Amino acid sequence: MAQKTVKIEDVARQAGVSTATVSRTLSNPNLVSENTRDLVFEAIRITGYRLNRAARNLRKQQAGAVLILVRNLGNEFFSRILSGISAGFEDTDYSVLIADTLGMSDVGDVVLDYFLDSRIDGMISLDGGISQDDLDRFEQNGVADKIVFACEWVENAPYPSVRSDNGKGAKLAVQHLYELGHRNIAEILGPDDNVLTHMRHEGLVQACQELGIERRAEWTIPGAFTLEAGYSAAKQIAEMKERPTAVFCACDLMAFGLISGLREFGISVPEEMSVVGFDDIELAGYCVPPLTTIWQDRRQLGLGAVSQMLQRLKTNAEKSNRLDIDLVDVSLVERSSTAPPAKQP
Amino acid sequence: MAQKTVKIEDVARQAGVSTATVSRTLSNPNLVSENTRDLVFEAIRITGYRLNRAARNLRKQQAGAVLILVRNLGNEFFSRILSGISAGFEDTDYSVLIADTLGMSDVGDVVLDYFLDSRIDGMISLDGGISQDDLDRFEQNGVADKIVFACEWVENAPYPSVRSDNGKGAKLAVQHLYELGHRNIAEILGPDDNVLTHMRHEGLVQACQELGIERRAEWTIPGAFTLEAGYSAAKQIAEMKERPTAVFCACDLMAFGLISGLREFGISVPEEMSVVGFDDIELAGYCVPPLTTIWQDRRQLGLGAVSQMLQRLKTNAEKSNRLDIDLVDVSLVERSSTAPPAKQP
DNA sequence: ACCATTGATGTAATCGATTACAACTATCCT
DNA sequence: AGGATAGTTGTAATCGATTACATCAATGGT
Repeated sequence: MAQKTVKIEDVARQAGVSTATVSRTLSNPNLVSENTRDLVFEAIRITGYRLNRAARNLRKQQAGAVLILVRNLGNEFFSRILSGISAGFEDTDYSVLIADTLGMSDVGDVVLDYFLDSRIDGMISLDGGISQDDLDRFEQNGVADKIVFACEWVENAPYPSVRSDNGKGAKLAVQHLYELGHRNIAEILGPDDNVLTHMRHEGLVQACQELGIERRAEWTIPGAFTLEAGYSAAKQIAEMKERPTAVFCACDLMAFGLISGLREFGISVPEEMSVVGFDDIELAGYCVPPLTTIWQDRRQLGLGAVSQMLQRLKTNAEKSNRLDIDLVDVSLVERSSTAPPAKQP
Repeated sequence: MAQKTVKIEDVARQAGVSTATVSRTLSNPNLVSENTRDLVFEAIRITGYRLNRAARNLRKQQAGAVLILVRNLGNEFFSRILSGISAGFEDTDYSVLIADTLGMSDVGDVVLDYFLDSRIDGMISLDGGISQDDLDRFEQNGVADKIVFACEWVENAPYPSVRSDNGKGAKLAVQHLYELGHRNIAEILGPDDNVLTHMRHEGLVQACQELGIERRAEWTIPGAFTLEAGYSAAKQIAEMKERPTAVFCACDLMAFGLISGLREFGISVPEEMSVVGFDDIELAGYCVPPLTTIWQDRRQLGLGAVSQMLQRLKTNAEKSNRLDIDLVDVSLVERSSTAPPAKQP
């Protein structure tokens, strides 16, 4: 109750030094002689002093926090990336703020508010759906070089990012199916304004070309990163006159939805249809049947983004001109949702 | 570049009033005459003024942020609660900070640091595994009445919380199985130091008593809130001399793991074994077979916690003595993982 | 012996908003 | 008219830490 806040001045008095010395001891210890340092630390112990972050931030003209922008916090895919980000900031002086863009009327406004109110020093966006207009505003307000993208990014926009090798992932999937003997491969796309959709699609197209696999227009099925999309794709596939023997899904959720739908139409996986996912979320190994998929190192995506962010926060604008693109490797995880195609009847 | 920060003083000069008036216009508009107010707003527009949060926070002795404590950010179950929390703080002046307790050497230290460094005004914990020792320290440091629990909580500790009606959930599950004809019901527990485990177990015990269902010791299987736990429980069940005909799992993940494991041992769900989960995560409806489970309103858990928090941040310590326990309703979702038991051979 | 340099420390201005207190005007009541 | 009251605004102290600048002592070089 009567517990008055201990300030740096009280510590100074206790230690018999000036406030400047106390401050230096805390933020730049090697400017202070060892003797004095001990004195100060002892005084801190005695008084129970705690640094007031707001005061420091005001004086240093910084916020001490970084905003993480997520498209849909309810989507489990992001949680592990967040976990990596959280871990990355663990031993720094930055706090992790979080905001969900889903349902925001104007993302640019909100983000600029954070920056201009000096609530954040930087932003890591997991959402690649930032409009060019918003990016321009970031540029105008001088906050553009404190922005890093992770997992997703904005195409043709000069921002650093950490991303999985999505093209390689799609290729690995196609190669795997090819090696099993599949030549009729369908693809369920992600949402069409999404950069991951494009990269994975291109990877598939390229792999098909290299392996001489013929593609059919009707086997490129539009989708979204949702269970429902996969489920409704199942219906389309079931109704096709000529069905593919395998399907590459742009994410695991769609693969789950697809398998669930196929089952309702009496198409068994993998006997009649092989399915490959993308992401390797935790459940992939425990579904029925366990899903063959592409593993992404989500934690590393988070950690990498933090490391880029910290670098950018340290150096001044001039030096951070380089656009680092940090490519995180992916790999194929073979489980039981893929098998050789059934013999032609 | 040369873009010097506009302060409240500049706005005052532009509007021809004092800084006090500008400040009042912003934080307490009805103290200012309409005429002056317009003048100030116009001046703000012209100068492009932005409030500096750090300065305000320092002066007002507050932090403007709330910490969300999560046990494992990588666990998708929490993501939707987080989403609710994020939405709840949307139109307030508080930022949402986030921290993961997994791997923290001393949770109490970290949380106290946040509080005492004046980085946060309050904390919402989704982690019920806070030690009594840590709680005591919170009490001693006068931050205890700025803490709210959501989803999980600490038993017998006087903290407000928002929780699902876990007991009712377990009862609904047992009732459902009973109505299908099951009398031999096993249970896979959550981790044994978890309050949700206790509540759900008690609910089951009570329901069994009420319905006259006999319980056997070996049918109470220890577990954890993980896929693996469910998977390994499958093995135990498969090896039993007398198997139950139905299993109640303390969470959906375990149910998935269990089903996946049972399949490997050639036990089909729901024909030979009915399975009920708890949580109703998104995937529950799309797995094979779709999972019968207990629906929790996770978003409401988040929103409720925010509303309690805001209340506590507003009122002074005296008035917030009441311990609100906010009980969120649950319901049974019937899908295809449950069916009448097979006839005795 | 003298000047330059390095290291350690103190003094005091500063970051930008809030608010207690004072002052001043207009209105209302008796 | 005189006093009380409410409404509006300004002055200046304040929140707590950082740091430019000044000071002083000690060391080293010639």
